[in-house]
Amino acid sequence: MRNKTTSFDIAYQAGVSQSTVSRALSGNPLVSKETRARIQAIAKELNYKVDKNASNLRTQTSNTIALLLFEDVTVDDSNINPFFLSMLGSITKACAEAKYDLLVSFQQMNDDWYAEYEDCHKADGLILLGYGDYLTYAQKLAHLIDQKTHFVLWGAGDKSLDAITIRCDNKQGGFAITQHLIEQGRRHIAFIGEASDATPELLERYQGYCQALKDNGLTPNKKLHVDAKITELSGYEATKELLARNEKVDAIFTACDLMAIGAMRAIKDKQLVVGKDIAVVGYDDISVAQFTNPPLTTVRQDTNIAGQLLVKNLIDLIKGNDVSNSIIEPRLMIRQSCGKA
Amino acid sequence: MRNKTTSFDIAYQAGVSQSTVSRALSGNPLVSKETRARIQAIAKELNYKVDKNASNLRTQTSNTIALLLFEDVTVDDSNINPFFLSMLGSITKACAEAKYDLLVSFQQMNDDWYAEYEDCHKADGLILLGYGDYLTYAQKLAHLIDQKTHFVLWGAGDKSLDAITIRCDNKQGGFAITQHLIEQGRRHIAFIGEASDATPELLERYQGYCQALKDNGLTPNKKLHVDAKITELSGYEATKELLARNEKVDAIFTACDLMAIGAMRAIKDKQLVVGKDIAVVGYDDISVAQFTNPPLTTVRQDTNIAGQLLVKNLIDLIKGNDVSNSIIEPRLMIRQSCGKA
DNA sequence: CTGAAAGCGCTTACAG
DNA sequence: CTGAAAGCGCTTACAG
Repeated sequence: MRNKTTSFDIAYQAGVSQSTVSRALSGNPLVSKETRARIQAIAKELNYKVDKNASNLRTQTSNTIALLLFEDVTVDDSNINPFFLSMLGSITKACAEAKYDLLVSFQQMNDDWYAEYEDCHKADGLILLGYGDYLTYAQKLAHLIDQKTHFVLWGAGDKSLDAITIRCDNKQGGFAITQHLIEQGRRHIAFIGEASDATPELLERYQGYCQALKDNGLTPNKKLHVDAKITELSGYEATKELLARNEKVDAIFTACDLMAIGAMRAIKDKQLVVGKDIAVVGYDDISVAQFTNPPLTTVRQDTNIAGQLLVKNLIDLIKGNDVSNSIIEPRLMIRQSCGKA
Repeated sequence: MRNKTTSFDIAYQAGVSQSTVSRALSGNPLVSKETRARIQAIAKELNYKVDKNASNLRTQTSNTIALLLFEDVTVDDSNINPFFLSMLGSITKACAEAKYDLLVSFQQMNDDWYAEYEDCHKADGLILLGYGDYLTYAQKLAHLIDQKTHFVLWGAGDKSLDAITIRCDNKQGGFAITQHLIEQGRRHIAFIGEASDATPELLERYQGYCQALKDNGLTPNKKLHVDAKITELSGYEATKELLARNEKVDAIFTACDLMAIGAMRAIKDKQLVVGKDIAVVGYDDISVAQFTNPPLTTVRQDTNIAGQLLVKNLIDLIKGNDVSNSIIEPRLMIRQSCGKA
């Protein structure tokens, strides 16, 4: 539609060659000061911007990072986990600071996802957030590695996988919050959430939980463990099932905050008091956690730091710098849902 | 690094010309069935993807939408308003469904923002979310229009501006929630939030508030109006100031939920009971609202619908279809903070 | 310090 | 139905 301004137009007006315009605008030091100034002035006046498709095609880069967000397909059509949304915000900021564009995409677990981006030359690298079944996921990752795609991973990640991971020390987090419950005098602590190889992050939290129990002379009780998906509703249903088992329960560690909110609702439905009859603790520290009733004791995974690290490490990877995995310290956020005043 | 597969490689293997490969893969109906099938098989085997930089350069399109998110620069470095985050989630989904890529960007209010995207041929159109001072913003918009940039706007937008806007009926929302407070027996209803031409959305909510008061024989009282920024902290401070004025206050309508959370905190600090001594209502229905203590009565702006409309209208605009403004119905979410049990 | 020219990988008239 | 060729708008060796 509109007549596009190109570097040739600028060159014509400035009375120089198009090559010189390109050099002047890209900051090539060979160009003389006056020439550069003149060209910049004209470019500004004509509202000229370098065509990224052309320059990217030429240089075979994109200055773009793609964020691939996987939500478990079993999850309903509702909202994205606020934890990821918060991460998304932090990643957006970090990309802006690093002068990279951010392409955001939701993915289902189809066969093609790993190829969609870098191979399209739309992104120089990938940030991967979330996954359905980790076992399936790991295979896709292996494929990405085969293709020498640049990517970094949040959360999961395994020793056998040669991929850069930024993760929370989930075992430590699970240990610390369970230890805290025990110190509050709780002895019959349930765990809600899937703890299997398909969900390594939750599994690690579970392992931390078991460790804390054992260190305190307590034995993990299978009957106090109920699987659940990463949703409020699933946490609610799992807790209902738990409470129907007629086992003694005085605390529940839910593997994430979303489930914890559901757990609290299930407890209230039973006319029990959260924090008194049953302590509830979660994981993530989503923004809602401080406003639940009672406010939720949980483990914070700092999304600001995580986002910055994901972006920084990915850019280092793209640039060929040395990069290593990063571990984020979990941080206990003691509020009232665990019985502490 | 890796040897990139191009359409010439496919052509060579298939024993056809590169043109035919391009046609086959782009769905051009001229290509014969067998040829197409053969080419597709080879492309899949070689994991070939069309280079978007090249095809976009050639066709002068991008199949990409850019989301520009403006946060008021006066806002601290904290988190993005969850309302926008939720919108971002919904827009991401809608773009994925429409097969558009989404480029996300945070913007400060610098001179160049309007030119950054479409002119770079990285995006076919823009979605604009948030703004600092609307008056400054409107000038930039005028410039965008001059440049015939395709864009849609959330929230604000004025009759004089020839831009497609998707917005909530803020006046109606402000009216309805104020009316509700009055029906609950509240008579001394304060308004917290800036209500000026610089913040048209909030101004409309304020106008709805005034209208409801007048319709019920009440007079808006200047002393019950305190300006505030769109943050929890600012809502907290504005409410402290309000309560220090020693005017009778039995309800507060804060112009957004973030402020409402701050307002509730300020009320509690004064040893007053939210929902009893002072009713509090907000606007937006961010996900936190249902978990505050007490749960916050507010006006929902449906971000799912909003995101879908923004994307749909923008795509129509890009395609040259007729597009008109959309108005989203505000929806009262009655919870306990307004005194209703 | 500057210019002429090649080429990044596609799409699409044009010719057959 | 298919191929040869031009060209999208840049960047960057190469030559001066």
